[in-house]
Amino acid sequence: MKSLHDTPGEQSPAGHALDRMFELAETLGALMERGMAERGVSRARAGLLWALSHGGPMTQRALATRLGVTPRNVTGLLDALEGDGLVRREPHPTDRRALLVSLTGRGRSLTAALRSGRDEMAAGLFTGMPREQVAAFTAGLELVIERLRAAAPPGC
Amino acid sequence: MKSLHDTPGEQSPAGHALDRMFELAETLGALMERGMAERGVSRARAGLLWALSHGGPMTQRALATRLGVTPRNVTGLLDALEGDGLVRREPHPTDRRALLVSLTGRGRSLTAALRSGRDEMAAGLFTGMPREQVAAFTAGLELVIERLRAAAPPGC
DNA sequence: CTACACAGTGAAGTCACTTCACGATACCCC
DNA sequence: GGGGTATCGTGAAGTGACTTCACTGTGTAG
Repeated sequence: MKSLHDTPGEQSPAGHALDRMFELAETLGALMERGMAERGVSRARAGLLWALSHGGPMTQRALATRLGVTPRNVTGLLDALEGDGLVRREPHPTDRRALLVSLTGRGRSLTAALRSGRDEMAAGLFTGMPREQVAAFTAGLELVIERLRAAAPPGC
Repeated sequence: MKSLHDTPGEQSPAGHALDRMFELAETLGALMERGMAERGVSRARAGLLWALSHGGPMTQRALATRLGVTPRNVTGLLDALEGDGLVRREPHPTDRRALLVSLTGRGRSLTAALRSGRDEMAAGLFTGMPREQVAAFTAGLELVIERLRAAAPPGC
């Protein structure tokens, strides 16, 4: 996708910074999507795998809340993931209504690959950048994120 | 949507920064989407309006290339936008195959509203942040974006 | 035991997006 | 002028991610 936000002309430093942030968001998202597509997972599916990889085996409802989507949606995503042999649904040991979702071996190795890809990318992105500049950049990021969160009160 | 990338534990500064960038991308995207939804446009539709607002009246194919999507997709999006009275399709003055798309009055005022919302947000995001820190942050952003682009060669 | 809350899923629909095929037009070369 | 070919927009059909609503089966509190 093209830049979509390449505002030309003069604007305030803040406006310019915001534009750059949008640009970052798009570029980063696109690149990420590409990397995942190469490994055969979409963004939504990868989100599920990621959540499982971080939170361990979990109920479908837990996944839904964690991802901020409908339980029904999780069902569908899991159907696909299970079909690909990346994920396994087992009966919950104590609650017979629920299913416990966990990564299979293939699922685990895929998430590991994704993670290492991410690390590699992180390394490449900041090489040669002075340590303190990275720190300053990150600090700025965190401040901005914090303020953004403050502006987005709901269940985000 | 929840964070999705809240990697806990120790990691390199670069890895941490990357995580923050993902967080930014998501939070920013979500907030943006919310703001647009309040005004009754989706992200894709807003992209079209934005392009028109920047580039002036344009052919549908031009819009498609500019947005990086299929011409067919633009047709559909425009059908909706036209139905909402935000956009107008007129015969191209010299090329009878093509249509010239332009914003209607309502379309212009909507994009103006979106733009002012964006500016307001930009202002709120960086208030109280020392001017030079904003500059440093933006510089970091630009460097990162440049490197990202270098890693994503195709028609992006 | 009853009433109610909660887990997962079928059915149906929306939205953004794609590919393929097609009719209408523009353009270029002989 | 006439024929070949590229281009503009769009119908048809399909995908993936998402939603809401209705429903079954199960836990749980009174």
